[in-house]
Amino acid sequence: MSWRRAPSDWQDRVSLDELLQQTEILPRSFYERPTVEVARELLGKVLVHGATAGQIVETEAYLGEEDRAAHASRGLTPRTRVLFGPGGHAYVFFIYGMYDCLNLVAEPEGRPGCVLIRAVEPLCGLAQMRRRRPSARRVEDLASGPGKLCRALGITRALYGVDVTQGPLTVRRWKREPEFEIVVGPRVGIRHCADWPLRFYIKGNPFVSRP
DNA sequence: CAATAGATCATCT
DNA sequence: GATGATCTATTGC
Repeated sequence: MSWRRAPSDWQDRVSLDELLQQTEILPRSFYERPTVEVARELLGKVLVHGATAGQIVETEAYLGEEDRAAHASRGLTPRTRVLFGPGGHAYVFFIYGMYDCLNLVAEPEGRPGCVLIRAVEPLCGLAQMRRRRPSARRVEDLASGPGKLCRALGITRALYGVDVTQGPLTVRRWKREPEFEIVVGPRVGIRHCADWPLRFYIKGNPFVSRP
């Protein structure tokens, strides 16, 4: 499928029908584990929203009270409410007056923790993504960043709190899992706990926000 | 190339 | 009233 084609090709890697056939929705038990584990294992999984889909190639873990960079460290507020609920829900927040960022809630109910999706490799619905992000010059720029991917896939705060084991936003795993190496490094764009090794990405993947 | 300013608003001080 | 889990266009070397 995708990997046979050159990265700079604007064609869909796979049709939506094929994709849905070759993947299955991740169960809630996948999310209700330690956040770091979930962040690592979300790599190579597929995010589907409407007719657009992309493979997750870069993530960051945000923990609880001890992690000053995490929104949850300030406690339960209207915005962070979903972080304290059960895993497998979307935490979408608005930042810099302009962009939305998508996180997936990890850990069982009562304990906060989430995984920021930082980049996806577009798989299908490329034409629609391009329409939503006309400034992207290369396919590699379409969803290589938390704000970019939300715009490309049409993800907004309207999806705050939705259950990603049900739709309309879902995360799926390939029935035949791909193999790759994982690179670990410090998280991007934060002040507190800036050197914690909580960023993960697929080694050599050209759709990562910054290698 | 690298550095920087501007866009723009929910959230918290 | 300041800040921020960003992106883009523009400026300057």
